[in-house]
Amino acid sequence: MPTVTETVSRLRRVVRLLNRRAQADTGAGSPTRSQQAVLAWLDERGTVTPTTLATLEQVRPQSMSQTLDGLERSALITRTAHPSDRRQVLISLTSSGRTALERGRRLRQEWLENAMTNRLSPPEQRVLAAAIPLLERIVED
Amino acid sequence: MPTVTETVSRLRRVVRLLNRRAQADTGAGSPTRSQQAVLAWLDERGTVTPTTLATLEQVRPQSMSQTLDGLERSALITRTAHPSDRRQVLISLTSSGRTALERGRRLRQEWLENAMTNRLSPPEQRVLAAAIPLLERIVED
DNA sequence: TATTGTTATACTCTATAACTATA
DNA sequence: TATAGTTATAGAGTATAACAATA
Repeated sequence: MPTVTETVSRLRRVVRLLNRRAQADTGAGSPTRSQQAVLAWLDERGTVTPTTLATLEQVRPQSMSQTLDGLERSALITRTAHPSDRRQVLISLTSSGRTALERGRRLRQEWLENAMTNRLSPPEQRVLAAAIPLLERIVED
Repeated sequence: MPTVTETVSRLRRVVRLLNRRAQADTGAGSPTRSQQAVLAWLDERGTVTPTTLATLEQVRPQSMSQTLDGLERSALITRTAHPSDRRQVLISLTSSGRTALERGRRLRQEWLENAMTNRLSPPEQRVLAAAIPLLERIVED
């Protein structure tokens, strides 16, 4: 059996490679990965504030501002003032945003879904699926 | 049981978060993650060329050049001419490079090793360890 | 011509610091 | 003062294009 140190070392490497591969799959013109993640949250939660999005994505509010700038420039979201507390800004998905979300989802997941189904047997797929909640627990705050 | 699409979606997210966390763990002054990876290859393989390192790390030779620039500036590697084929450059670890490698290895692995041992039970650790070769197969060329 | 490597440039992602507006 | 958000700036990581030197 591998040592924890060895497991961690290999995990770190494979995470780096997977992450890079995912990045490369950003089709030209379609939303970036960070943008895609925001679109997905908006789809799930409806209208939310930048601070909430920053918390959900585990990034600083300043970083989220920049992601939102890009999305606004592409007209995939709108920023509107909060009706009662004017410090707050409400972020909503536009209809182009929804279209882009669905298109992006399809494009981005393709290679990984293909790799999973073509390179892993069904029992292996189950092992991988079982490991995902464990990885999620590790990255929890 | 989760669908492949759902598994992939969660895997993509957790890879993104793990990767970011790993990045944040770069101690100031110590080698960056890409640099650390190169130092590890040099430790394992001895003297190699930039092209070989680029292949091992699955990056473009131009990207590797930049990583090597940083390592050379910090005096962690040396570039020497190949004795017979003068197109080639040989990269070697300096003694500071070896020291930095060992220090970095210790620092960088810490949080993930701690998270694995503190947040996962021994059987869960085994599930995660079993999933790693599967992830490696997915990122293979 | 092909191979090895580099320089120039640009983009994504994220961070910290400093600021404005509102509560 | 505290909170919500933004702008300015920087650094890591990677890419493509164009180039030089050598085979």
